[in-house]
Amino acid sequence: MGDGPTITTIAERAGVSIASVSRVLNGLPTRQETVRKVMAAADELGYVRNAVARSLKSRRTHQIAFAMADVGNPAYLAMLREIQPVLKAAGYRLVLHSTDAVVADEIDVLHSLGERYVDGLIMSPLRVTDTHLQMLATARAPVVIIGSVPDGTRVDNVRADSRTGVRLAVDHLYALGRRRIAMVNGPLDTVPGAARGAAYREALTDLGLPYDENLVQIGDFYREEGRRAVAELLARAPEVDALMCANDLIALGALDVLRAKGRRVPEDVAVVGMDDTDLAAASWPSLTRVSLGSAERGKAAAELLLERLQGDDGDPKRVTVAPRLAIRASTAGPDYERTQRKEGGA
Amino acid sequence: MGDGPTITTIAERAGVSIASVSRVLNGLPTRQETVRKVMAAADELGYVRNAVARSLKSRRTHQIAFAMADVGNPAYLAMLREIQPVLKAAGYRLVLHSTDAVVADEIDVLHSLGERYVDGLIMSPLRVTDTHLQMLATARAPVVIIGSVPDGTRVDNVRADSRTGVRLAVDHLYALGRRRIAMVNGPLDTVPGAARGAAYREALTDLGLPYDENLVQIGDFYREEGRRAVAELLARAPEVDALMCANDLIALGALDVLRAKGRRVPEDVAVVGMDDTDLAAASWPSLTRVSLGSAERGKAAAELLLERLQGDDGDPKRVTVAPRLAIRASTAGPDYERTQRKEGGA
DNA sequence: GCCCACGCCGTAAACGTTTACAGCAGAGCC
DNA sequence: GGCTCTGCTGTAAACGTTTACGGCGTGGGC
Repeated sequence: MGDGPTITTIAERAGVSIASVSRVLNGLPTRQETVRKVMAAADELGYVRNAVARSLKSRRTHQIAFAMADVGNPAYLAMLREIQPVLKAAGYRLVLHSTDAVVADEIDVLHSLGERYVDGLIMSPLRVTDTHLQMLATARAPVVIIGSVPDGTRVDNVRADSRTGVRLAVDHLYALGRRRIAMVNGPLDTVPGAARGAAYREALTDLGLPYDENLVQIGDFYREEGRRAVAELLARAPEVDALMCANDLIALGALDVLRAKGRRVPEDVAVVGMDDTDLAAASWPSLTRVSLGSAERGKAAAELLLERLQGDDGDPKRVTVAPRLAIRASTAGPDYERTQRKEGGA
Repeated sequence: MGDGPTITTIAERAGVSIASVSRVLNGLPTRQETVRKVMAAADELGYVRNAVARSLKSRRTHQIAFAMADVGNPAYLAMLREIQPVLKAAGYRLVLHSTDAVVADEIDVLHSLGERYVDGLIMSPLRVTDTHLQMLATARAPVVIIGSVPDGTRVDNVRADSRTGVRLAVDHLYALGRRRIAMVNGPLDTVPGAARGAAYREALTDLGLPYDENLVQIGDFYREEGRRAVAELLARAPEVDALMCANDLIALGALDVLRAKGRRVPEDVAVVGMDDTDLAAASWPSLTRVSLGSAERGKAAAELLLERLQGDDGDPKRVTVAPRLAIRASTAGPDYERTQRKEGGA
């Protein structure tokens, strides 16, 4: 592999100083003849600039880190998919961190900003602890958080609005004539679990429907857990005519159970999911669900960070992304698809 | 944000030389008293080692690049998911490149190895051109290719075996008593398309079944295209009793069309997919499919690369990952699930 | 013909580490 | 007490760039 040519090698071969070589390579004003010689030497030697040395001197790495809990999670993937091209277009490389949902790992990532191997960080933490806040306050590079942070935290952040999301879904079910709308939620001690639970209750109240504890079932955000939860719920409250599921996987579990019990979807029970899984479109019946705009959040976060890197040092910004309801067969029935396609809907 | 403490700051505060600081930080033998002073100073200042300067001197970045065509593609995602923890455990960071299926971008990535911002590269190219081969031969860092390369190419590579994969699927369908087994393929000028088409023909021949051109339909590797292709196929050859689909998305499209036409799956038509999408398990009926071991390939690639980085400079290695058939409802019927779960199968 | 201005270029310092080498103090030996 | 040996430590160079600064040569104005 050899030991690659450096600016010095080129200088010798071209018979000029390393300063001239550097100037030529950076397009600074130089005599035509010198440019020619340097370029020729560089070409012949197959020179490529050493990014590390350049970073050391210029204090810019042209790298940005994205830290998320789990590469496998479709919501993060949707973010990644949007972040990548934005950064690439701006000339930045993407360094990926998977924290495996371990808080200590997230703290590690924040700490490692001090190593200065990246110019900035986009992070989507599970939950925000005091240590997070402390480290954010003293971070050695700009950070954008995807998720909610306590009011007053001095950090740019991009958040979803699951409250409005739940509201959209419940209103939709109500409009379809459903009145026994149950909620299948994840753990209440998680940020999304708590928010979605509260929003559900609020939405019912605003619609003038009673809040019935029997219609609320807590499980976890996985398909198998969803099955268990929905089975219990149906045993306890067989009269439900709609399920508001706190995420897509729970909703898939719900479909499994309903099918096994011979309940038709949506005729007997309508089902709504939530999140940004592409599983929702693959299932049968395809799943109506509230998208929380992971893709948009990723994009917004990347753009916020780029602004900071271009020198913006104003007050922290907050962006909230609106949720969207995608109506599919699990509430609208199998015919929805034909209409959708006629209308050119996505 | 301040301008972070350096080894010099620490040296001053601790009243020692920078060499001593460096030695302490690297755990080289040092007098106890000095260690104490340096550690104290480092703690008080909140010192973190500058990774860039360290890399410049040590010629190691502790970063590895992974280049793939598209972040959204589940097969690459499966690789990524396995690569990440392997690298992390070995103390490497992951730099992600998405080449958008553009050959020039892949070449760019290979070229940029010269910048020395990573210690090695894992790449999963669409197709391997002469330029690829040329650049690989002169690459300035170890590279592992996920995919096939021409015999004799001096590069480590990890490949799938879609030929055997198709064989597994066709044999399975045959064993179920199916004799009119059709193939829905992607474009024949892609590497996978060609290989899978040939393998299908070969498998039929070996089973003593005739190869009937009417039973082969070419589309593209997308769901919508799959729908179109299967609709055409069914119109032309209504008697088919099994569909071998060249990927999962095509298979999902097939399910859509069969359902719309009132053909039962698997009673009337059995369907097999191929690839590593997690959509296959979400669909209804859940999809029997051949996994090409993307996850295993990713893991193997990461491990090969790590070996190289530990100084192995032996001959290029080739790893072939065996495909696996996952039998689900689209061939085994809705009861498969109960048995699966009883058996504790994945 | 002299001087000044200007355009290019080379020298050298700096970025923050690691590490070869030399120096120095103390211990042990005679 | 002088010598050597050992164990730490400091000085300085190096990694490959970028860039401030000063010098030199040329051209133009008087």
